[in-house]
Amino acid sequence: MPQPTFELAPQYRPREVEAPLYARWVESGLFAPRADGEPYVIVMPPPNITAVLHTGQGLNNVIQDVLIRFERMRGRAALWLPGTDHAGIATQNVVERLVAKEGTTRFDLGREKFVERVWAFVRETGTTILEQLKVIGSSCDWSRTRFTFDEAYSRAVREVFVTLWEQQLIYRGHRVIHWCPRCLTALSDEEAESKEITGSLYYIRYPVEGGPAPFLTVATTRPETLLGDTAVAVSPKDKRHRGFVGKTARLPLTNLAIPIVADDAVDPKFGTGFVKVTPAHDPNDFEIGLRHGLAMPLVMTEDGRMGEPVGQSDGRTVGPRVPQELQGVDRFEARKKIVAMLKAQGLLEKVEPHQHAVRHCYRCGTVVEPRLSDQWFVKMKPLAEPVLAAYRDGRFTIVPERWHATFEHWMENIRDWNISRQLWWGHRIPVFACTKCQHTWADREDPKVCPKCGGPALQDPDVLDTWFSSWLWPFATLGWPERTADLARFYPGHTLVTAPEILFFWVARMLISGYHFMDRRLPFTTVYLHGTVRDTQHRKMSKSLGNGIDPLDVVRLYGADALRWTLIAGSSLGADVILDPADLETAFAPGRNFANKLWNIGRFILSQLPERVPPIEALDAAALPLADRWVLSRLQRTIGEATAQLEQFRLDEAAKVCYEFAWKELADWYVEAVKPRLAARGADAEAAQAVLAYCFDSALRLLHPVVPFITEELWQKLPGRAADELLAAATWPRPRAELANATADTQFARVQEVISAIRNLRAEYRVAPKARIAATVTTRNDAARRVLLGERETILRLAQLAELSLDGKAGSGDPGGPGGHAVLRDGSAVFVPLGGAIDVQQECRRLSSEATRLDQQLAALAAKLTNENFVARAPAEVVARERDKEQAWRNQRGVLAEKLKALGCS
RNA sequence: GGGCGAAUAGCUCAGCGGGUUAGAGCGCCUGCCUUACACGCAGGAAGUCGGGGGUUCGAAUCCCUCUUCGCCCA
Repeated sequence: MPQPTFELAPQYRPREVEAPLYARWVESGLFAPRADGEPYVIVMPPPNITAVLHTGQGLNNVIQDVLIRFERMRGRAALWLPGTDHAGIATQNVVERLVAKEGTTRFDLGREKFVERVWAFVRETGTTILEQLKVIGSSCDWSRTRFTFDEAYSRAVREVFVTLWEQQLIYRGHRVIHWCPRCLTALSDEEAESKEITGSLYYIRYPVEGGPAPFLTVATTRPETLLGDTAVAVSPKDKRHRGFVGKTARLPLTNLAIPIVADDAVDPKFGTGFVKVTPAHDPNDFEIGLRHGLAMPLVMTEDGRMGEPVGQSDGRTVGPRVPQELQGVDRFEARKKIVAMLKAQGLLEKVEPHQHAVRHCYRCGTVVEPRLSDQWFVKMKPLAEPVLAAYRDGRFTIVPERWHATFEHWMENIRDWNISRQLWWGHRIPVFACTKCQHTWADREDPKVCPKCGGPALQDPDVLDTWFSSWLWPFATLGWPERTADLARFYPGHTLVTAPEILFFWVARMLISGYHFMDRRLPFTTVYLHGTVRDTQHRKMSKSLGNGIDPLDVVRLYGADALRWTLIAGSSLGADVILDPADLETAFAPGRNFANKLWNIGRFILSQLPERVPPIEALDAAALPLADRWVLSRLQRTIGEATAQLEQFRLDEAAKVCYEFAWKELADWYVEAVKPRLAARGADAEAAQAVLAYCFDSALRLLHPVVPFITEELWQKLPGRAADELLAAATWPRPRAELANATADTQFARVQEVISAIRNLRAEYRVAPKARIAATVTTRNDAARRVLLGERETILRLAQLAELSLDGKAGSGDPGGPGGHAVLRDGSAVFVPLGGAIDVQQECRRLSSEATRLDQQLAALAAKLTNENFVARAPAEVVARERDKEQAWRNQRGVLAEKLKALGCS
């Protein structure tokens, strides 16, 4: 037979195959849902329009791609809908920085010009991240790509706003909200992230008129806000301070008179029990202010400097609140100054280190300033309640389950949603006010005049929270409010894959809007929350820390499949992925190594296959050699396992069982066992070819969702492939019950055990790798001996033997002479004569330690089996199993004893 | 302060509806360029399953508690 020729490179070169394959997939149209079949829908969490791909998004998208490719191969009409988010604050920030480089500001440009500028930027760079998703293999239906600021999408946003307005679920709220002094906008509760900070607790004396003491002492973390104090409060239950209530305190620095009130909101255990009340700069104080009819003066400008906003008049403010020397001073600078001033006046009692949570802007990290203002809110409770009920009814599930409590807690305690943002980039709030009659209304169209009096209509200057558009994603992307064919076919969808950080921001709200606007139909049945990608110090990867991994670097170095494999196989459901940004080679070795292994398995198998390979059905399975029956059986098990694991979102487990089959079972055992048969040609070789072709084809199918490129590339080369056939569109393997074969499994396991035992002895005694030696296997079990006889050639080859005797005599049958010994699980004995190479002492030590180990295990087992409680209470099958085990171990121990005796070990 | 989670081989993690001789990948050690693959092959070492207590015939797995570390909410 001629030597097989290898046309493929010995190493897989992903860069040569990935882009052309991706282009072929796109051209074939297979990423669009097929016309028939049950739909399966995933909507992609839309990345920010300005984003570039990071590893977290890589993980997010690879998970989605595995699921969508799996269901596509299973015949579902699979739709993975991609798109981007206009990301109000983030995008505005990016363009503002751009404009700043040109030496100008958005205020210089004016609103219209600035928004134009953002659009230009978006048009220029807006597809960057989507292009990057293609590089990692994402099989999205690009023809359905959406953007939250598209014209059609914007109509949906407006429709939702106006509908909620009509349903009286949107209202104008005058209250203390989170304000970012850098972004100059209000934020929702979710956008103001709290972080633990070690700050200071300042104890400040306020003079008291006619009270039980000349001073009272308040404790505060934000001394600068005292300029806005309009009261001091104590708990009505606080006996210590009862005499102060109703008296008047004097505000330090400005000497303004403020009342001392009693209020239940005060925690008598905090600080001194006296609390300064700043209604315009603290949400709790605001509530106190309402209850006591207090004035609510702002003492900071929008950009976080001390000062009274122009035009502020609540009619109750007396005197200047911000002293001249503090006007225009930054709030943190002012804090220092005020503390110094208090100290100078002897009004600072003490300063203590204090741990507390401080809210920060989720976009720029600036400390958020609580600030009284007018904003638009959505009434959330009535919207959330039915969704919570649906969740409790099991109408959708969250995996992993541990998020259950977090989700329920948020839904139960849901608060109204501040949806107005003082930005320019976003959906303009469609609320109009008549400057003549003050009538205020929401409108689906841009009105020319007031519908009531015909006066001029003025639109609210603010825009909507970005999340107010993305919460409509599952149906607005399908054309809602139009009744499109897509909407009818692809809503509701199935799986939502995202990170837990946006469970509230986005996921909960999508469920709410879906339920409310889509006839109580929830947008998906499963929420899959995956982990976070972290560095070796378990810090989240981030641009600012510089500990990120650019997924495109990984693709360039090791290929998209190496990236995908490492991410998928390396993290179980919902678990974090730890990768070392300083050592990409090691971090992505599992993926790279596996891809290369697959390549080489393919390289070998392809070199062995003729033009035409008979289909597996053409073979008489029962007549095949044991190795064939075994590998075919293992494949059926792998198909079943992989499918079941994917159905349960256990992508890592699915990947691993396929890995195990391809690498360990197919390559390490079957391919090695079958090489002589292939070389010999004839009917035996043809059967082996058919088995190889079928097993490899199936393995490629099973692995395709995780490593799509290399599997496609190899699959294309299999014999009998039609020119337009694509693995990405091929069918998912089904287990063939007739090929599952438990007998073959146990029989071949016995062959493997013999080979491993001999290899072990060879290594133990440093037998030269090329030396062909002899071995004797002695077994009492006739059936076992017949199996070994049948696989004699395999054993000879894989254990590098010159001869193998299969001794049928009872007992250990020590053939005599120096050699290495091993005892198998069933008590079969292996002997390798090694002549002078053997050191009897060493052999005695080896076998004795083996005997000791067995003795210990037997002792533990005996204790168990003589325990009446165990025998009486444990299930019969467990007891039976333990008895079988004891029998086998005794057997092994007996053979071992004979060997020790024969060797003359003491 | 409240809630959730994690702690298993040097590293990263599986296993945790109780019964296995506790597994994998990477790393490490030994030997091999065996004509598919050294990104490989063969063999090997390595774990008192965070500490303590309990339930049980039996606990890495269930319960309590402590310690350390994350995350979320006040």
